[in-house]
Formats: sequence, C-alpha cells, structure tokens
Amino acid sequence: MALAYDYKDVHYLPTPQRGGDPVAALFRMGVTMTFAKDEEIYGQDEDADLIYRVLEGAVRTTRVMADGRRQIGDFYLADDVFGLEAGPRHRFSAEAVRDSVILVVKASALRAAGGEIERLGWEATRRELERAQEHVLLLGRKTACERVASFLKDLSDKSGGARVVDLPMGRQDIADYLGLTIETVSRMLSQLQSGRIVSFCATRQFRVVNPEGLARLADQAH
Amino acid sequence: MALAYDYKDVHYLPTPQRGGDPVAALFRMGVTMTFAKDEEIYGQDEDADLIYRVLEGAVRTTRVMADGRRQIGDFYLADDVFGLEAGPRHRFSAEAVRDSVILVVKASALRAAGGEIERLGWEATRRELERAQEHVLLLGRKTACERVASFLKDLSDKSGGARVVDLPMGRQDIADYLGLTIETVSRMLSQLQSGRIVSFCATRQFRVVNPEGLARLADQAH
DNA sequence: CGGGGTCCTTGATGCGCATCAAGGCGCGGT
DNA sequence: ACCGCGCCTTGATGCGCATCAAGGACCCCG
Repeated sequence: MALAYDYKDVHYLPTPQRGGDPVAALFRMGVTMTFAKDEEIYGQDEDADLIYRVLEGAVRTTRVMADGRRQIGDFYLADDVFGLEAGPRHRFSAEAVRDSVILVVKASALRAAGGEIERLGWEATRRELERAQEHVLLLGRKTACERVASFLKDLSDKSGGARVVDLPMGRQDIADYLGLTIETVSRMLSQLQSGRIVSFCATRQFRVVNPEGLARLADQAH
Repeated sequence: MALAYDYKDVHYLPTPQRGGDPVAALFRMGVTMTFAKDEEIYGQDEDADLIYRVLEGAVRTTRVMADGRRQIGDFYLADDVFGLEAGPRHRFSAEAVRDSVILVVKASALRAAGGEIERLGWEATRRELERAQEHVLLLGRKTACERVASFLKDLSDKSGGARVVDLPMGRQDIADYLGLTIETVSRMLSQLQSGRIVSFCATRQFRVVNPEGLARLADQAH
C-alpha cells in the first residue's frame, strides 16, 4: 500500500533542517508517512517512483521466492535512505520492521532538480551498491558464526561504535538477512556470548564485550 | 597495475561510434588498453578514479579474504561497464578472465561533463546494484543446482537468449561466483546435462536443451 | 496474578555441500 | 604422435547447517 496511504498519515514539511546533513537537501519537498510494524511500504514489482528516508523506526527490504523462501536485502535505520534499489520497478519490497516514520519524495522531482541534488542521489545509490557487495561476500564465503559476528559489528558500527546496541529486528529477520535459519542464528548468538565476545542484556539488546574479537570474527575479509 | 600501464597498450580513440549505443557517450574521450589473461586491471583499495568498458574479452571483480577464500562479485562481457562499484576506493579488484581489450575513462571527467552524461553513470550504477541484489538472493537462498541453473540462464540471456553459449571463464571462477566449490559446480553441470536441461558440446560451450526447465530451476524467485 | 500467545533457545537427527582423493580429458610443446 | 601439465570430472567420506521437536522466556490482557 505504498501510494494508497491514509491522508491522516501525511504531513507536509516546513523545510526540515536535520543538523546540516547534506542528504536532507534531497528531501526538501517530501512528505512524512507513518507505517505500523510489518506494514508494506512498497511492493515487489511496483513502480519505483519515490525514494524514502527513515526518520524513526526501521525498515527491511525483502524478496520472496515462489515457494516462500525469503531473503532480506538490507535494513534501514534512522536517517538511512532507501528505495533506490531499482530500475523502473522495485525488485524487492519494503516493510516496516516496527512502527516507523518515513519521509518520502518523488524521484522524478529529484531528477528535475538536477546538478548537486542529483549527484547526492547517485552517491546514495553507490553506497547501496557497496553494502550489497559486502552482503555478497558475507553470503558467498562466510561461515554462520562469521555472518552473525559481521551483523552485530555492523550494527554497532552504525551506532557510531557504541558498546551497547539495540536490535530493532527479530531473529527471523536476522536469519533471512544472513541466509541462515532462525535456530542457527540463535545458536551462534549463544556461542558468541559464551565466548565472551558479546553479552545479551535482553533478547533485543547486546553489549560488545570484546570488540577486537568481534572484528576478527567478522573481518576475515581483507 | 591499473595506472602503471605500458604505453604500448594505450590508443587514443577517434570518437568511437558503437552502433548508436547511448553508453558510448560516456566513453567519448577514453583510451583503450589490453590486458592478458589473469592480469589485474585495478586492485582492492586502489583509488576509484576510472571507469571501464569491455570491448573484447571478459573481466571478473574479486574479493579475497585474509585466509584465501575468494568471492567473485560479477563478470563483465563485451560492452559491459564496470568500475563503478566503489566510493573513493575500490572494494573489489578487477582482473581479465582472458585476454581482453578495455576502454578506460576518467570518472572525474565524466562528472565534470554533467547533465545527460552524468545521468548515464547513475543508470549504470543502478544496474550494477540490481545485479548485486540478484546475486544476494542467489547466494542467500538458492540451492547449488538452482545457482548453477541461474548462472547458465543468465549467460544465455546476456547473449540475447542464444541456445548455444560460450563460457568465457573456468570452473573455479564459476564456483567463486556462486559461493560453491569447483567439485559441486562440476557435479551440478553433469546433473543438468543428464536431466536434459543443457548439453555440453565442449568444456566451455553448452547448448540450452530445455529453456523452460532451465528457467524453472533458476527462477523459483517470484 | 494467572493464562495464552509469540518469540526465542536448546537438543536430536539428517542432508547437502565441502573436503579429500584419484583418475580422465584436452591442449600446447617438441 | 606423444608426452606433460592444467583443468575438469567422479567417487568416498565428513562436517556444518537445516530440519524436526520440545520446552522456556517474555508480554499483553483479563
């Protein structure tokens, strides 16, 4: 239901100023929308006419095979831009991982703006590509333990290297991102915990106990 | 050795006209270079100041982990553009799969050109992203047999849906692209052949015997 | 405070692909 | 033609992760 949204959810923005962030320029004429947990933001094979930015919450992009196997392309947290992963049509769908507030802008408007603004769109696309390529390496050549370690490290890095990190998503989402099953994810998390690499304060919050150990497990990659 | 090339390999181009191809505009002021089989075109962590187009031959992008595990990011055949997969520095290296002729242009020159030309660069980056995301799905959720089938179908599609297709790369490269071992690739190829899906005329050339069967195996993806 | 549902963990077993090992095939050199 | 070497195939075995199964932890709601 990307475009058939409720108008109560839409708010026109008075030129948001998010701390001198250059990407904010992309969204000067956007609208905000709210999505409930697990609500679809856009669907596989829908037109890719909009681009999006997370204000609050978390988003996943997913692709489902005919028999139900699911792959998550990426997660997007506060300030991340998504929806660029497409030609004319989206190859993945996007869903709210939990209740989320999303800023939306027309891609065509962006293209029309030209120059500097357009270049920011290219930059964002390039970052997406880099992340996708890291993901390819992870899925192609890392073990289950390395995948989970990479995932936790990535989350920690995204939070500016914080030692205590929240997991916005459940175990099934992690599994579908890492190309594993929920049981294997759970086992690897337990294993990392008993190896004093991380420590779970709650099901969805962990502490990095041994950052070097975590990096070593994650970055066997050169 | 991307930049320390031999000058004998460099030829300035008299505005190449490749059949009205729009991407050709990107390369109006490029130079051609030749690379021998397995020669490096650019290295991991090198500056990403150039973009490339295959004129003849084939190229692979690779990433090697500390312990030698290797992942191939993608293959590039005649007319494909590569080298966009990067911020300031390349995350993958690029090597010639066999003797190849490559057209090279400065990315900064392209950026300076602005407008229409720059947009083509964005388009090319977006196509790269789409391919990387297909690769993620393949590596995350497809079985060995499906991966090999997808690979063969992809090659056939790239050749305009040809029934008889050449494999420019060896089995090890296929394995490193698909996240498998060389033995498994070989076994799956044999299996597809005895299932009358494809038929190998030579080690590096096959015929698509049953296109629907191949598509069914490859495209369990919606 | 207790009941029920969802999500998560842990254990037992099995399978798909990796690993180890041994030839076979094709191709270039002499 | 023949040899030698690299690449590929095929077979035997093992391991890592999936699958199947059974609780346990947490949370919402009465």
